Amino acid sequence: MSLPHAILTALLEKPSSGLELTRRFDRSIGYFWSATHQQIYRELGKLESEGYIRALPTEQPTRGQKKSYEVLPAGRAELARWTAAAQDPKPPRDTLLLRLRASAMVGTTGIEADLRRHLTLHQRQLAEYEEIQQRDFGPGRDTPQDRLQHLILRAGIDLETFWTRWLTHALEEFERLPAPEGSP
Amino acid sequence: MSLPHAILTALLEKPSSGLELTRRFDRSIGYFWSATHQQIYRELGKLESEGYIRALPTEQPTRGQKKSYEVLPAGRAELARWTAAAQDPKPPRDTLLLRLRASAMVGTTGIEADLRRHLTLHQRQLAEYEEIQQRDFGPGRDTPQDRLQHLILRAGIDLETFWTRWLTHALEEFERLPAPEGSP
DNA sequence: ATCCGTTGTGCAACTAGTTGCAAAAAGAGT
DNA sequence: ACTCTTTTTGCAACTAGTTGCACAACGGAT
Repeated sequence: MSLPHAILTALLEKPSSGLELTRRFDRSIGYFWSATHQQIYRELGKLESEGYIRALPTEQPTRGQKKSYEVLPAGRAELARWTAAAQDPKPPRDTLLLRLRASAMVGTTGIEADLRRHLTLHQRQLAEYEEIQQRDFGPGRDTPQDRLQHLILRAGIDLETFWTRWLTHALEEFERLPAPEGSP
Repeated sequence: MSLPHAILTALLEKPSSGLELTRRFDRSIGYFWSATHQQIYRELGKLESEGYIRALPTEQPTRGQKKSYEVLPAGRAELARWTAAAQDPKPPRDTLLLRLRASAMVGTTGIEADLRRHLTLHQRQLAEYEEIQQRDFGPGRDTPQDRLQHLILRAGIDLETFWTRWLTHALEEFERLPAPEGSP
């Protein structure tokens, strides 16, 4: 129930076409809400038919032709409503932890390499976030909007920091572990 | 693609009926992979028909009758395969961060209360984890299995710690923010 | 002119998870 | 014996996300 609201947010930040949205979902917004272009187009159609957004008047309504959308007042209202409404955090779904638990039953053979891979992925993501922080949040940027954005970015940074630390610790633990139960 | 493997893991830890599994998914396993009883029954049927598990011989194969399952060798093998296979971490989907970003566009009215609510929820979860740590991971428990389980628990603890810290920080930030843009 | 890769839009089918409801058995109370 | 509740199992319909592919326009290269 969040994709439409993610799109409304993105369109409020800047009216865009489907493809532009897709690109932005690969960067900033996608860092905590990813979506494919098919999802986005489908949802744009739905949002338009519900009167939350409208296509910018650019004539050509044919296929393969760029079409930009902007948010209508009804869309902004719906977004405000949704933002303010209470929502329970949904239980995390983490495959890696699940696999680790499985490996306690069937042996740790093979999983260590993937832990290492995840570690570098998280380190890379962390570096990317820190670069953004350096670039976009120097001193001076201090409007309420900037502070909110920075707050969000810091969540990303802290999360990735947690993962890199935890994975490092996990790998150290593995060193100390006896040979995998699968191959004694 | 992970629910069947979560179930296999749970059944390896201890053969169980659908309802028992459901209860365990509400506690330990559900901390990082939740599932409803309907999902579980459906998946049990599938796993049985694929030859990964079998019902323990308890006669009565009728409805409303308790039926326990155990993992067959093929199931264990499949679980081992899946555990060792590389998997990309999937991009996080976090509604709260999304709402915060939306609130930078439509105003922060209303969201603060929910941040506070989330904070207490995370604090509660953290307390629960720490209790488990105290209870189940005192000194002495030091088999490879124990260490893996503890590692997983620590991920939970650190994650909840991150959220409580970040939410606390966010709420402090809100104090310093001017009156919500939605109501000036 | 026409072929060809790129940009941009979109449909359809599939997979996974959620919600709502119901039916069979077992035990408890009267 | 009989209803009534609880336990346990399950079906069916819905929602959200994923995968695979197709089709139109545009801009350059031959």
